[in-house]
Amino acid sequence: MATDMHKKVTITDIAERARVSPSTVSRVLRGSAEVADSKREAVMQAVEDLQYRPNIFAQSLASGQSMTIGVLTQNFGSPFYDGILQGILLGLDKSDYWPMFADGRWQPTVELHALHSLLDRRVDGLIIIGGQLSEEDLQSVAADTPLIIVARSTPALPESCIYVDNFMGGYQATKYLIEMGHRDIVHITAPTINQIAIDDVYQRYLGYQQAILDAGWQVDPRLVVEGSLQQQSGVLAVEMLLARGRPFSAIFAANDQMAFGARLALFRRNIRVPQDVSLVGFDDEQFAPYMVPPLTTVRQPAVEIGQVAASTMLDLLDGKKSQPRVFQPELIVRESVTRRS
Amino acid sequence: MATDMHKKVTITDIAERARVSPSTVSRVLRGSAEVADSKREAVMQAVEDLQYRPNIFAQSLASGQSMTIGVLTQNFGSPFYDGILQGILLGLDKSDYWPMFADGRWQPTVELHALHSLLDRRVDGLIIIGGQLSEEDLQSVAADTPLIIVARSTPALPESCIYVDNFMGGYQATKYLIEMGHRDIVHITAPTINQIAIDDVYQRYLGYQQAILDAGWQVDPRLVVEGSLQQQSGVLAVEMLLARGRPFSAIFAANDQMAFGARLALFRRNIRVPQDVSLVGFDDEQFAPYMVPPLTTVRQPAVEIGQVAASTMLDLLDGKKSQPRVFQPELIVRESVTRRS
DNA sequence: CTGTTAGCGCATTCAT
DNA sequence: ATGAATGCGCTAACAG
Repeated sequence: MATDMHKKVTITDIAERARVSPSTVSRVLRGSAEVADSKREAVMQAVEDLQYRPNIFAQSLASGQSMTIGVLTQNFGSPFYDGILQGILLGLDKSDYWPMFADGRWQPTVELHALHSLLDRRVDGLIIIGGQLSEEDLQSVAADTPLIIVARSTPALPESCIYVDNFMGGYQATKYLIEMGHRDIVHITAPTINQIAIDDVYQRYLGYQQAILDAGWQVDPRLVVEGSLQQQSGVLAVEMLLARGRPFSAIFAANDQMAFGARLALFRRNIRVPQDVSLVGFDDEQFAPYMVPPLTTVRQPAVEIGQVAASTMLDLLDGKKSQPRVFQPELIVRESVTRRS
Repeated sequence: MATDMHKKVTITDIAERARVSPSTVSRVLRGSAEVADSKREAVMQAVEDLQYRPNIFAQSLASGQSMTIGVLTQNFGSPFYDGILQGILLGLDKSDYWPMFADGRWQPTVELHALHSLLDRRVDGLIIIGGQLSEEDLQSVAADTPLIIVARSTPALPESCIYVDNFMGGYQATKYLIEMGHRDIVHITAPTINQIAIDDVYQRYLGYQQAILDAGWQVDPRLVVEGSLQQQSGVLAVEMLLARGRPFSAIFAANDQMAFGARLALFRRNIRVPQDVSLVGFDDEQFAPYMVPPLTTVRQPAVEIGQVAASTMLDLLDGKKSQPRVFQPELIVRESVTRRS
């Protein structure tokens, strides 16, 4: 039969059926000690016969482990974050651990609440993706729960971090545009939320800035606009730029979503991409290769990052020391950029 | 202090500090019985002082409830399913329940395994999104766990279903194209996976068919192609159509992703949208409004569906009887369709 | 209203 | 190697 009844078959039941003590049953089930082959088999048989399923709560209560890993994300539904979640799911797949998701929604209050819920559920480990928790909070959490911080570099806990070198990504994207002959390069960045800039995005901005400085130019503040990371803000950003009147031949958006918005705004104005304006995004979202024309962007290996986060967590729980891990982003060249004529 | 230590403060500790018995503490904490105001306050105070956090496992073990709801999805990362998950998250937000996600990945084996994991974790209720579990399996699950089935109509358990009328969606999309003067309308549908057609998608096809029949025409098999629901398959579908040589003036893809693929293929062939070929998708994904030109599509209220699923589940757990719920999809008209000249 | 007494199902000593 | 005993932290049924 495919699905069983999950009746209240307990370890005692199989103990009786297998004519051994409950402790022995526990031992063979969890392999915590040697057991005579005959008894072992008898137990296995009983387990099979009675379709026994251990009660996780009893296990957890007795052992102190929940076999569960808390995952705190910030934006359920965002392609990049979801990619990481997927990776975590994959990375945990073969293990005995189970992920427990929570969404901070980029709101400090919500995030803190979610964190506490996770902690209340006694997760054995915690993977925090992005977010705005203070370093003190993170440290105090790390003090008694294995912690891994993804997509955010945290100076106070360097060895717990797994992230992408966003500075380099921004630098590469901008440098590529420069090499393609562009000089008046717009950057659409993200605003400061609650006084705190989203670090990732800020790093991309710094990369942009550095590339321009390295070319021997100055950053023109009129070419930098702020969006909200949402598509719509890309539309507005372009409107604003156009209104500003400062000419430009290329746009580097801090994420693909805003690049898509920008694309639409340009379309509405009958400004051709890439003939009139070249466009570069960041993230290499699923849709990026299908934009018309396909979007040049910077890939962050989200799924892989998630997998690494998961396996690093498993190592941690296994007693191994964790290593910081920085991923290098990769420029994906597609047709949305052309050499400036 | 923002984050607490989660030390082993037990109910006994606060009992002592508040000079009452553990049972009384339990009573005030869970409001299961009247308690003298003085004692209640003393308890609250102690809870506050000691930063007490109940141990969920002990609670669950003793009460038999896990305060957790299992959510079985099929494709973490797919926009529609993720929208539902978001809705569930929202719907559960204010409650004391917590969602526990699992991904069946459209693979029967994986799905069954995920189901069991969820059941093993003693979820109090189960929300199954899509999937291919047999009706028997579903029934046997429903026998001892409150169950809600989303995005899939299941004859055997009508009252547990929440889904979208995909037939109507397909019908509307096709009818709209017909009204716009199109006659040679392509449909990109999805293949039969593991011998089982994805019901949703099949319903859309039936809607397409019906609309054509209602117009007094016949369905031309040369105008129907199969994709895999992925973007890339939309590209291939268009290539195939073009190779086939049968003229057409519009394409209705069973989901937006394939529509995006189709769009790209047309772009590569220098076939203009909508001047040469009109295009309609299904799902109204995040990017649909940002396609160039913006995609006409059919909206399924994913987030709302998720919310309804969650609150229906809460009602169920509350003893209320559940009602089946069918959502009507909505045609979203954008610029990817034009009247046929 | 409140304290006492039993478990919930399992892991883990401790003896043997 | 294995059984008996104890406790994880909390809820609930039982007396008062």
